[in-house]
Amino acid sequence: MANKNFTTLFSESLDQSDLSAKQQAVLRASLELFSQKGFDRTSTRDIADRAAVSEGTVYKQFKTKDGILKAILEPFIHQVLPKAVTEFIVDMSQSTTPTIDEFLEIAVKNRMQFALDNRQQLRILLQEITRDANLVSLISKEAVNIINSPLGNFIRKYQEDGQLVDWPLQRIIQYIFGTVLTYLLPKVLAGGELDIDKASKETVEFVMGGLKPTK
Amino acid sequence: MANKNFTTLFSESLDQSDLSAKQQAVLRASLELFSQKGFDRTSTRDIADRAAVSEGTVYKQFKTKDGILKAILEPFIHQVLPKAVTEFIVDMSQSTTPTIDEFLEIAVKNRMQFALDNRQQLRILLQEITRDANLVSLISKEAVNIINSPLGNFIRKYQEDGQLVDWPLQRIIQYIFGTVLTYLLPKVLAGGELDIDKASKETVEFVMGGLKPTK
Amino acid sequence: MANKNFTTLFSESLDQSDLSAKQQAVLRASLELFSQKGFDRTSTRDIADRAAVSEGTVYKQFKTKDGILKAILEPFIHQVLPKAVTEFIVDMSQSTTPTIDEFLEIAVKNRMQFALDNRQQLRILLQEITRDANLVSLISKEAVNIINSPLGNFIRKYQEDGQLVDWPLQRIIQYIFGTVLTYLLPKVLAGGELDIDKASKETVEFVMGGLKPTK
Amino acid sequence: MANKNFTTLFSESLDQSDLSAKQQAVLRASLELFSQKGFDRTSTRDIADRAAVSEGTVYKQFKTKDGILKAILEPFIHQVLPKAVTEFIVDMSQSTTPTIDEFLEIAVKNRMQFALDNRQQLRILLQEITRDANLVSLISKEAVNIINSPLGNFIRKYQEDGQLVDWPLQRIIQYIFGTVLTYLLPKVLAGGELDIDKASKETVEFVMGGLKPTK
DNA sequence: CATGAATGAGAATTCATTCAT
DNA sequence: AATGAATGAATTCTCATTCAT
Repeated sequence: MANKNFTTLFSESLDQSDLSAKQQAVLRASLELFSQKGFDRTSTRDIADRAAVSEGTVYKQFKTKDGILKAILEPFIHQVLPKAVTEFIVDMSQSTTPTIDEFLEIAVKNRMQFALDNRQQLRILLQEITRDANLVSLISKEAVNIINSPLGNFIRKYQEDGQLVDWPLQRIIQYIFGTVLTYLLPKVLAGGELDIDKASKETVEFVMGGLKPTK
Repeated sequence: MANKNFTTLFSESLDQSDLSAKQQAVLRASLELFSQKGFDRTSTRDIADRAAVSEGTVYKQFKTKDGILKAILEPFIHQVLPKAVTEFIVDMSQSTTPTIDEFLEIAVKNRMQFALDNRQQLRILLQEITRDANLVSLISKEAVNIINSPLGNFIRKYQEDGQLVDWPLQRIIQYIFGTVLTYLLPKVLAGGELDIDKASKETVEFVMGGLKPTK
Repeated sequence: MANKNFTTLFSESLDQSDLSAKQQAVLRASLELFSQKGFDRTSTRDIADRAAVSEGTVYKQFKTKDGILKAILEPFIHQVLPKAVTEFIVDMSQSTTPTIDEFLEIAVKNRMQFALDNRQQLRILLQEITRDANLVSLISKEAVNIINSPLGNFIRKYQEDGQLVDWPLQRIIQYIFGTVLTYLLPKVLAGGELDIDKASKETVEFVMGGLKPTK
Repeated sequence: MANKNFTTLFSESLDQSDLSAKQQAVLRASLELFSQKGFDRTSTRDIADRAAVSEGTVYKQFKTKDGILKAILEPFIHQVLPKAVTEFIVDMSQSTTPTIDEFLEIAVKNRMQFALDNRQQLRILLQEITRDANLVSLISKEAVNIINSPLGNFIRKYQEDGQLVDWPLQRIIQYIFGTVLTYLLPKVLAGGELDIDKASKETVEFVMGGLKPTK
């Protein structure tokens, strides 16, 4: 599978970027500090110190403190996130997995790994989302792409097979997303390790069977 | 049912408190502004203006800006939230609802209403949670109370009845919580109305049946 | 004559203003420093030190450093300057001076006194004028008022009397202004005392007679 | 007449200088920017951008930002200005113009042209003069040279002829200067075209005859 | 010679907090 | 209790200047 290393998406994009080593250090320091203390409680002095550069250097590339935040979040929202989704869809669509349960488990595992690999960006994104209602709708728009993607047709096949309930795609995704969230949120927010194998198995178990006893 | 008016819990607590009208105005203004712009992006000048009092008055009661945040969040976390849970549990325990589906629907509807009634506090709580990992565990501890409450025993009956899968209580609650969250989060973060009746019905439908076709 | 004390126009306006003593000190300090070193070379720290207040106090009233400049120049351009002109016109119009020479001498003396009394503001105004072309036209508009005032009619009488050349009012004023300027500019810019009596006598002597020998 | 093209004095001095093309571009860019926005409001970044060179290049030749200002003003004050005066004097002294009116008109026309050709430098000079009292006396010293030059003797002839009032030379020059200033200042500060022929004719008309009606 | 990344001192501005009235 | 002027530390941001490449 081509997308096993989401981990390095941000680091790679840094390396490939035309940013100097110091500018990359600024971004990395900002990522850590924003994630830890929040954007507002991080001063540009903090960033400069952590990146071991002068405060002037922080501003050379990014003009404003807000510019740093954008340099972190915008590629994440508009490139990393969509790219991750797209790569995922392509892989999945080519999959020959017979049952939806198997498919779902791989998919969920995959997404969980991605989320944990990008904890810091996600934490920052969550911080901003709780403060700026506009971001919610912005993200929502990106989410719609999933439904309108080949993945949609792929899932619809399972519905025709009778393996999946005949609800609107959005509703189905919503529930899976919500369940996955219960595993991810605590880890993203408070840290700690997640047993992804176990978590994805449990997720599929619940999501597919509900809370009814199996008899 | 005794707990139909969570809405006014905060307002009531304000009225009953020994706070003067101006001090109450400060709290109300802070609630609105913190919720809208976030704590760090709200200045004490903003609060004074919105509350139509002097900046000195803002400090008379609450000593520090942080004190205002605490005045909002601490009673919410330690009193409003638990109290809401407790009242809810008592009511529920006395309930004679036969099936878990009926019980769950009422419970979910109830909780959704509470969340929407307290949107602003929840938004502020979310903001702080994304910044302070400690808050996550603090809230988690409060959540444990639910499991160790009479409600726990109440739910366990359904498991014994064979109406509910035999998983640890925490896991069951986790999934219900996650599903409810998918309905609430967008409204709490971005605003908009929620058809609670429909949402709670759908939630129960999924949570109890999973994504397997009903046929 | 009512307008002998232009000197105190600024000070009076400070006293009458609702500004606190410290805020007045800020304005006074700014006036001195801007005049001495120029706006751009004066820091708000300089102002705070000279006014013996904190830097925060400098911003309490005037919001921005530019706001201080406006607080000094705008009343000067739109109130002090026009008021000085108006008062002057009223006095002059009531004058019963028979010859234009006598009239001119009083007028010139009067204006020179005013300029010296307001050296500092004028210096600041000159600084800004050399940097902002818009200010030139703004001041020009105020100047037009002189021509369209009762003073105009007053002067025209002298033209009808045959005491004054029959040129457009603007041209006449332009030349007087230019000649007065040669006495004032060095004093406003470089300091030093001006013998106003002598200067105004000489001005009239030249302006009325030109450079032709008197014989 | 040798001095018809003061215009190019600065450009020529640039061309003849041993400055590289880029260094010349720096000077030209600085001239424009200082004139437009003032020295303090022009950053070395601005200059580098306008000159299409790197910021390092700006410093290669001129060491400091102040050095650029000096590179513009010092030759202007000590060479361009005096040279212009000298050339002018030589021409004038060789003139055979019989009447002072004719002589004055040519002289004034000549000076006005020079001022307009060097608007930008003059604007910068004015800016600095309003800030630095020392510059006033420095310029004054240069002015004294005119009086102590052959031109002095030349003018004194007109006084002996009875064509010119018997005042100290300085006073006579002061008045002419002031009158010329009323035509030049608005154009130098705010821009716009000047009808030099008309302006110089009017200047002589006033200066020689004063404001007395010609009868 | 030229470049432009990097520097760090200092500038404007904000803001929580105090306190005399 | 309430006011709001005053504070000063901290913060964001600018800019002249340097220097390795």
